[in-house]
Amino acid sequence: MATSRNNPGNEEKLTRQREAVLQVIRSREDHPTANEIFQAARLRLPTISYATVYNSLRFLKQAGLVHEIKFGDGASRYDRETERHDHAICSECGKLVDFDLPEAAELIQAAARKSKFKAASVHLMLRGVCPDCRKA
Amino acid sequence: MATSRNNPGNEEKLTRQREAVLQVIRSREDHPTANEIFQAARLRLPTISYATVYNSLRFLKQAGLVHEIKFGDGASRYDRETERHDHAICSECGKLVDFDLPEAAELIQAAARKSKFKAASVHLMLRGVCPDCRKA
DNA sequence: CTACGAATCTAGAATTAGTCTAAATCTATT
DNA sequence: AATAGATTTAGACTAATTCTAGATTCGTAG
Repeated sequence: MATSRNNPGNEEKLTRQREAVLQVIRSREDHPTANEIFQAARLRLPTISYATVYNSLRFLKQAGLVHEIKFGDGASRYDRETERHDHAICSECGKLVDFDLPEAAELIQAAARKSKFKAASVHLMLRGVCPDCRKA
Repeated sequence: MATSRNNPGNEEKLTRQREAVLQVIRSREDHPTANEIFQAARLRLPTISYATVYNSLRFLKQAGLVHEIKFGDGASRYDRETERHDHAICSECGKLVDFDLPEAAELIQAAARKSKFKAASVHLMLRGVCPDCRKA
């Protein structure tokens, strides 16, 4: 049988640690780094280790419960929004915000044709200056 | 005078080392990492150091002579193509290819409106399977 | 020509993000 | 209660990149 003995029905286990990591991400409006998640998770589960945060993030990603965003300033960010969407990053303060541009999703066919890839997803990244930094 | 004494006319200096790094990038079809660039640059300039490669890359980027691409597999890639364009990355083999989708560029207004950012640039990333991996 | 200062380069140490490892713990099933 | 597989922990390890301090280069003033 494909299912392991300790995992009937193939349900992946949402352990206490994974749950804590998920709650941290869901409780935030922003896009925390693994380190920020670790700090916050320790408030809920004081013995949780750094490695477990990474393992949990990998698990949650695979389960489709969180989204990982990598752009270029070092650490990955994690996002509670798992539906397809796009991102804008501020070149002044580094703030990363979500937005959805359905038109971007529609370009998937054109992008596949141009690149000759079998397309799985498309993601649009806007760089610019956020509203707060425009004022300042 | 705004110009420094050793930099008349504000021309930034393309030193031997920077030139070597630029030549390496221009000589390649692919998107080398800093480490690959370092290895290749040493063939031209045996004493060049790792730090200088990074400094040169920063310089060349600022001068608009090369483009840096960060996606999520660790090291940054460098691209000789400096005109706006998009990228596709293969989820099987990690290959990164350039393509241009003018329609993506046209979304910059819509993206700015949605995100409320003052837009500077947009970049589309397609994830999927490259032609080579589709065959295999 | 010589000396000075600014910019750059070099080598290696330091930092950072993330992964790996091995032993301890947990949990579902017998 | 015993077992086995999955998970967690703490800390060692790795890879990418940045920092630092001293050496070098180069253009210009004297």
